[in-house]
Amino acid sequence: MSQPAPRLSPLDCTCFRVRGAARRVTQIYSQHLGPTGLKISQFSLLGFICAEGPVSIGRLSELLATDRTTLTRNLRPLLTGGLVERAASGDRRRHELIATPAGRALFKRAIPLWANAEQEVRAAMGPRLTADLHGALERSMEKLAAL
Amino acid sequence: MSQPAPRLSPLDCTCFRVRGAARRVTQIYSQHLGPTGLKISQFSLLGFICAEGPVSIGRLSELLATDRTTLTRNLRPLLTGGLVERAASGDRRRHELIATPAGRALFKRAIPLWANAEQEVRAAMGPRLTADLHGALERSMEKLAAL
DNA sequence: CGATGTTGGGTGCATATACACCATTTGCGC
DNA sequence: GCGCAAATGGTGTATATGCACCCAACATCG
Repeated sequence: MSQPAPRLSPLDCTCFRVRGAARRVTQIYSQHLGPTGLKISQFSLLGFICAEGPVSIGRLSELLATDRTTLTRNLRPLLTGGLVERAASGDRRRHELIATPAGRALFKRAIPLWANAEQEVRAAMGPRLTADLHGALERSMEKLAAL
Repeated sequence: MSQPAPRLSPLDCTCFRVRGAARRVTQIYSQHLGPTGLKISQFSLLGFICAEGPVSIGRLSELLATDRTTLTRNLRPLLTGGLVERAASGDRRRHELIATPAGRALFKRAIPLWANAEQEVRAAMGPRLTADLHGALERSMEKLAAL
C-alpha cells in the first residue's frame, strides 16, 4: 500500500482481454478441427469422456470447470451423433456417460488435427511465451477458484 | 530443434485453458455487474460506443476483435433498452451508433461496479501475477493476430 | 416406515459467438 | 451513365454459456 492505487480504466479490463484471447484461440482451433465435425469444446468433452471411462455429468462438470447445464446441452450433439452413450448406474438419478467405439475412433482421428492447431499456436508464440501464458493462466485459475 | 518435440496431450490444450479462464472471470465480473443489468460484454460494448462517439459496426468489430455479426446481436438489447441509438451517416450502408444520455449515465454508474470486480480479481492474483497475465495475453494476441 | 433434506440432473430463458450466405450501396474504370 | 468489384451490414443456423427453477431419487432420522 505504498503507492496510491493507479486509476483503472475500463480498457484495462482483465475480463475483456481474457475473453478476447479465448475468441481468437477458439477460432484457430476450430479451423483445424473443422474436417472432423467436432467443435473444440466437443473435442475436450469427448476427450474427457474417453479418458475417464464411465463418468457422470456432475463429475465432468468438475473436470471441465463448466456448468452442469452447459454440459447437458453440449452433450446433445455427441449423443445424437452416436459418439457418446448413456448407461444406467446404481443410482437412478445418474447416468454414466461412455464414449462409443465411433466416439473413440473419431477422437483418435481428431487428435492429430488438434495437435496441428496446438503446434501452430505454440510456434507463433514461441516456447518462452507459451510457457509464460500457460503458467500465468494456471496460477490465475488457482487464485480465482478460491473466490 | 535441438530436442525432440515432447508429446502433446490434449489435456495441455491452450484453447481449453484460455476458455476456462474466460468462463471463470466472466462469472466474477457478471456477479458484480448484476445490479446494473449489464452483462460484461455489454459493458465493454457500451464503453467503446461511449468513448468512440458515433461509430459503425465495422469499426467496433475491429476495436473489440469480435465478429461483425456477433455485435449486431449483442447490440440488440442495448438498442431496445434505449442505451444506444442508430443514426444515419453519409454512407447509406452504414449506421452510426451513439450512446444515449441514458446509456452514458448507466455506463458511468457501472464503472465503479466493474472496478470492484477488477480489483477483486487483481487482489486475488496479486500485482505480480496480474502483470504477468496481462503481459502474456497481450503478447499472445499480437502473435496470434498475424495468423 | 414415513417425512424431509440432499443430491443429481434437466428446462426455460437470455445472451454470446461466428460461419455461410444474402442484400444494398458505393466507387471506379470505361 | 453502365457494369461490376468492393464495402457494409443483416439473417439463418448452430453451438456455447450459465442462472433460476423444477423434478425425481436417495438418504436419514424419528
